[in-house]
Amino acid sequence: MTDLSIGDLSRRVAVKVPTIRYYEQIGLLHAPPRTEGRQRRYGPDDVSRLSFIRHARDLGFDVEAIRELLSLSTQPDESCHPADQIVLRHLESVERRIAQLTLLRSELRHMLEECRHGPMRECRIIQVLADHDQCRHEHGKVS
Amino acid sequence: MTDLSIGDLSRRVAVKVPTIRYYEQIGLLHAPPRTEGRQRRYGPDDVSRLSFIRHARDLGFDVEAIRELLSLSTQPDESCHPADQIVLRHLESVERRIAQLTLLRSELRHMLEECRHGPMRECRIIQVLADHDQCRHEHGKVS
DNA sequence: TCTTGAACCTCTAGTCGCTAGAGATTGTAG
DNA sequence: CTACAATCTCTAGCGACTAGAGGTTCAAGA
Repeated sequence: MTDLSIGDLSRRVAVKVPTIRYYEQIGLLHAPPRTEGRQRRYGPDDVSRLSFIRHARDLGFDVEAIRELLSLSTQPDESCHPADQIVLRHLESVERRIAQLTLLRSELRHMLEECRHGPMRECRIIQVLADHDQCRHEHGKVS
Repeated sequence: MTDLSIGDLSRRVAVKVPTIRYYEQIGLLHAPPRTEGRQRRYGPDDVSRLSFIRHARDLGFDVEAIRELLSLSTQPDESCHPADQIVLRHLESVERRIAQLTLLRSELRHMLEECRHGPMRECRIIQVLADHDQCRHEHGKVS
């Protein structure tokens, strides 16, 4: 009744089956007990833990951060400052990313505005790429 | 005089040496002539082509898009509409990304505001992760 | 001309967070 | 009991590089 197959867990938490196995492999999820035929069977704690992981992934935390958050969450008497710090660090990286992308967006919009829709040889888009000095400003790597 | 080693090219265009070799391997750059000792020697056209690639990468275009842009740029009499479309497509994906990240940022800010900086057991950060229904709204994958 | 050592060469593997597929086994409904 | 869906393990692939091993070549100074 309480025991779920990996497919049940997958549907309940909306995490794909191979992803669940992957999380086990990298140690985010504990290896669950198995049936006689070596199939995984999960209990309620696994559902909670996987939900936690999924929500954290949705919020863009990387696996290392999630590992720390999970481990912190098992120490209810400690200060939550370290968890705070992890979130703050992530927020800052999101903000940096937004700043980069905003710059990028304005560059791309500018390129499109400049485009006269004529033949390629007059195309500002190609020109800007070929000769970057035409460009208004520098920006960091986007990656 | 006009022939550059891979290191010279690297410094001139600010693209790392292994990256240049990688671009050759995936067919973004032509395989250049070699010295007797099998070292690569580049000419001015290679400098231009690699600059083009670098600028496009800085603008966040992926290799496939760059491949198309490079090939379009060699057809000066054709309409620049296809190039236009590539830029537009990219702009739209940047805009989607910004929208996602902006949502994310507000979630993370909210989490930090809610945090009372007490013990972990009262930490809203951990609670929100463990029980996502506390969360104000859904958002797409960030990846 | 010789020597040194920086720069070059190829090849493989690792990054991150999965995803896809092959080929074999197991669980379960009818 | 029989299908067949679901599960299993294992390996490889994605994108755009990056790192490192182990070997070779180039060019400047003595």
